[in-house]
Amino acid sequence: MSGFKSDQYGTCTLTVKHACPIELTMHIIGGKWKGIILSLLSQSPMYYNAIRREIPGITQRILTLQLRDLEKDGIIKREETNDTPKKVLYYLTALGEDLAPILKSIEKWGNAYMSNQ
Amino acid sequence: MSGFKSDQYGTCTLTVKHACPIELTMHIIGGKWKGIILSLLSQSPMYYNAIRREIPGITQRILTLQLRDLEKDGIIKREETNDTPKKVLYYLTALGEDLAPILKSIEKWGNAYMSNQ
DNA sequence: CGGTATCCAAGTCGATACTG
DNA sequence: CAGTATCGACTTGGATACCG
Repeated sequence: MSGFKSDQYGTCTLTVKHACPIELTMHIIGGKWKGIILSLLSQSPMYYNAIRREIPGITQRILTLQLRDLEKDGIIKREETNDTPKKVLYYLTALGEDLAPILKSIEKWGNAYMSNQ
Repeated sequence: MSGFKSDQYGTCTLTVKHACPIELTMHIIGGKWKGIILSLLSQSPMYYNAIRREIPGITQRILTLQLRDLEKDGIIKREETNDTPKKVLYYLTALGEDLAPILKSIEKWGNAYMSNQ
């Protein structure tokens, strides 16, 4: 359905054909850690290591990959400081902000689901 | 993070550890076609073949797999008729109904995203 | 501090053919 | 009509080590 070429560093949405808007959105926020990353950033901008500390279990490689994906898809912005060593701040774009309430409701449903078991 | 056993027919949520409610929800609705399936069923109950007709490009095997997953996770119900040949009706559970507005907003965001490109 | 490079395992989907 | 069975391919995530 999506006969696309992806590279080593995740899939660039622009090269992926998504006839369906639901499929498109799910592809953008559907990475294993993207939901948590976005819900963290929806509270405030964060530096790389701060995000990492908040997500125990994620490796550097994977965190970087997911951040790159989100950046490519226009959901977050990346900003380096001039310090040495440099720090990198991540924060939501306007597009990303629009996702926040959706993530919230997803989280709420998940919580309800869990207490239902 | 989720050290689980999955079988040939998809993953049973009950055996998967999801510390995070977002991750849990994404895992339940994150299959490639689950969003579309759920948004179809949110309009009305449908027979297997009707669903299949509405989703060109999905194979029987994959449709069945995704339906099984959704059933296992308590999102949809499966009901056979007594006809010959039998027909199978699928419809949302209460839990599934609660997902409908979320899917709607996901679809809306996806549409806004697409016109933004 | 914030990454890359390699290599590997698991998950997920698809094509195709066949069945009660 | 509504599935199963087999097999193969691609995608995604993870372990580990190293770098400017």
